[in-house]
Amino acid sequence: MTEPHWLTPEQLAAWTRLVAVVELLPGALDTQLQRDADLTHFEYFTLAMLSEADNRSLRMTALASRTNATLPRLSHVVSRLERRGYVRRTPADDDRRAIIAQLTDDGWQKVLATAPGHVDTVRQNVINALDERDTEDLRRIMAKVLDRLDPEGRFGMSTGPM
Amino acid sequence: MTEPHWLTPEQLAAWTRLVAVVELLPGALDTQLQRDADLTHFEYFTLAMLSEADNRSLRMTALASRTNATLPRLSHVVSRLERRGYVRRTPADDDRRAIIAQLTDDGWQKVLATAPGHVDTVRQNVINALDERDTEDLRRIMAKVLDRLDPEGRFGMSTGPM
DNA sequence: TACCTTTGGTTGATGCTACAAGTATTACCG
DNA sequence: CGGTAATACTTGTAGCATCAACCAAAGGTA
Repeated sequence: MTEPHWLTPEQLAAWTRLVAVVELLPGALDTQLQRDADLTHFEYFTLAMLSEADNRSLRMTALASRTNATLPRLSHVVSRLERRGYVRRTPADDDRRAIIAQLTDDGWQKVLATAPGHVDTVRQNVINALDERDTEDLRRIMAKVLDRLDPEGRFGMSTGPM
Repeated sequence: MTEPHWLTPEQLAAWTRLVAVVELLPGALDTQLQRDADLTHFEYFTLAMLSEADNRSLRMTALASRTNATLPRLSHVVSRLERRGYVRRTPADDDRRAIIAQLTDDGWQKVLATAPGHVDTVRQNVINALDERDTEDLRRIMAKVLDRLDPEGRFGMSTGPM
């Protein structure tokens, strides 16, 4: 036995399965979105977060928080989305360091066109596998884990639609 | 917005939290392993799977299965690990197409040295946040999701015991 | 035998992410 | 005020993952 059983068998079983999901899920999401919309899941998620925000716009920092991303990563992604015409950057009025990212009409249309297929994939790969109790349990457990991964709550978690 | 298959608030809450975990967990694991052992989590996991196998060796295909990886990805990673002296490649006797990856003594020592700190991180970020019931629920739910992500069980953990 | 398909694995190009600087603006503090 | 620190964001680079293309061996078929 290599990894000395500092975890109980039950803990180990839960952990290995979680690791497998963490490894496989991103690929499943990216494959569908790449094929159907030429978007990575992170790009789609970024557009989706903007689409739900007031005025379909957010400061980069706030957007980074909602997408669980670092600012450098977001900056690159927004650059790509801007180049494709889905997002517009404008300086903020109140703070001249800040930049506001806003969804363009094209970006809004892109979200509308992409969401149904994406939701289908989510259902297919995750949601439909779970009954009501599973869903509640999953929410409870992921909330607890998130509290460890992000104790300060720097990364916000939207409760609105995807 | 026509959404024939949208998600209930409870499903949505579970999903967004799962997505956040999937986004944040790899970084947490990679950061610790990179800092303490100069390994990515996937590299460590690959070494760990080898260390548990008979004779500390596995065919590339079997190793890919246990690490939830594609063969191209694994091939690149094993090349790096081989270059660093942790793994050795040898042709298989029974099938001349096949390659057997075996953990070297250095690789074994690397796993021994790295495991404790890694398990600490796993506990800190996930396991310690969960009580017994959570752990059981997590295992059950991840098994169900894996069954969707990998219906054929090509990757190791889809069903069955550890 | 010859042929076609499948399996096992590697390799190279492309693209995204993480990390480390760097710039510019604002906040803090004596 | 003046100076330092902290915040907001961008950019360049290095490294890993993905995908397509490729080769070689094995299995099937006639």
